[in-house]
Amino acid sequence: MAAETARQRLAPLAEEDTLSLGERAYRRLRESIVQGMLPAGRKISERSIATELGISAQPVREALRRLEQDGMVVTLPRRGTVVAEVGPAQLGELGRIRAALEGVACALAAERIDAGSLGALAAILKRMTAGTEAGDTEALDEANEEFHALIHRATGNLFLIRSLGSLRAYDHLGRHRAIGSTPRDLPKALAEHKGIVAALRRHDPALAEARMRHHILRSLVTNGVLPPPPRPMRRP
Amino acid sequence: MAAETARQRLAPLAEEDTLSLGERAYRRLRESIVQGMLPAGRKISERSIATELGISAQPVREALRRLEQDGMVVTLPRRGTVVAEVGPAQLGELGRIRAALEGVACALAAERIDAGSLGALAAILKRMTAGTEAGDTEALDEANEEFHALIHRATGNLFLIRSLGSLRAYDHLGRHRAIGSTPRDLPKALAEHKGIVAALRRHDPALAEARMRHHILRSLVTNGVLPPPPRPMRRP
DNA sequence: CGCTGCCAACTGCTATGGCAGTTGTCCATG
DNA sequence: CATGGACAACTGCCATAGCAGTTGGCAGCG
Repeated sequence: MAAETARQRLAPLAEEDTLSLGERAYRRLRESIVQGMLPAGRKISERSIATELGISAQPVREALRRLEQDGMVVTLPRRGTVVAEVGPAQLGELGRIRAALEGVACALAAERIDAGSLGALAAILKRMTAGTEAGDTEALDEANEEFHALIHRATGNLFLIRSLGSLRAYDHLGRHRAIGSTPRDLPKALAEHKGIVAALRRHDPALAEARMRHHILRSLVTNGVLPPPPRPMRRP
Repeated sequence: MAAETARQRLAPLAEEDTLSLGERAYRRLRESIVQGMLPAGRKISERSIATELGISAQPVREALRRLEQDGMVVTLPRRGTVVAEVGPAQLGELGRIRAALEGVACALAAERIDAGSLGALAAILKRMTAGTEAGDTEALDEANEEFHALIHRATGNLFLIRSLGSLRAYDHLGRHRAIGSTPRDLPKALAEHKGIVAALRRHDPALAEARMRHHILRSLVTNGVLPPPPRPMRRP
């Protein structure tokens, strides 16, 4: 198993020994695609990735199948597998899809969220407030990630959790595409997050859904993934 | 180019033969679960299914992985894979998720649908009208399937097509769960379908989305998957 | 030069075998 | 009888090997 020339373009998958090789290959490849190391159109064969990761071909094949179901790669039978082309237009579509799904997730969460999760959300809000005042975008990103992941988990719906997981990966891809810094509106995002938590605390599904969806769409507009107002976010 | 058209001209090859074993295993297992042959909690091991289908274990394993991502099975590492429990509550959740996704799909379709697809939709509407007058629920189901599948394809978004495909499988599962006949409201459904096509023809995304989402939610309510009014379909 | 046909080097796909962890059973022990 | 511990029969997981299409290039013919 040893003695392969160690020209690894993808970082070695040494950590997390408890996860299966297929799972690790899946995350590794997804991360590599999201961060641009594997640009669109790049051919990725099971064998080359396998030798590069130091594992067999089956786990890689499994990972590629899952990535295909996520839409991140396309494979032509007996011809090859390539990283899918995800242009700005499709990124916008996926954003709108994600907005709708985050909306229903928030509605479901509003119906069954418990005090513990509400407390955790409050704690995240405090961190967000501090991060917004300090302008610490890195901490804000982390808090934002936890914020949405917590709401997803609060639904208890595996389909939602999985789908939104891959959709958020596309969101990361969009940010990595944008050279330089991604434009944001920190105070507005903070206010929206607070409004969402308020709706969740009142267990108001309709309100929670509307606010969450508006929040996602607004953020997509401010960082240029979606065109500004022609999309009906607010009545003119 | 010339070779390609020539090949297409003489290719009545059965689709069944070109599909990979993994794909066939996936569809067959999914069908078996949806139709109740594999009830919730049933243990399904790679090897037993493999010998039963007369194939190897890898394609089965692939199929199980995809089913797991669809949420139809859960697998505990090194312990076994069982058919997932999908109770009425989760069926309702999945229905609401599907309503939201069908909504955005319809909005996207409204923006880019061409005359050909609109014509096909009109043809389906005629069949639906005839089927409604005759009370032919079987023909209506088939037309309904084509109706929604056509709209999904019109979006050109693979993520939507795939997700809605598995979600519609859950819809079928719900119908098979209901012993006897599923309650329906044929005239209302027909009117809604006509309204959706009208919105698509006017290329009005917002209207198309609202009508589609309302249509799905209403149908879920009439056949008992969702509780009647507490969900905000209309003000009380 | 241009075209055809073949051949080697790919590719995805499947079968086989075996590893390591889990579970259920049965016998020995207290 | 009750309890505990090995053992066999599972399970999912992975590596190896080979099959069958696909592709690109290169020789050989026109």
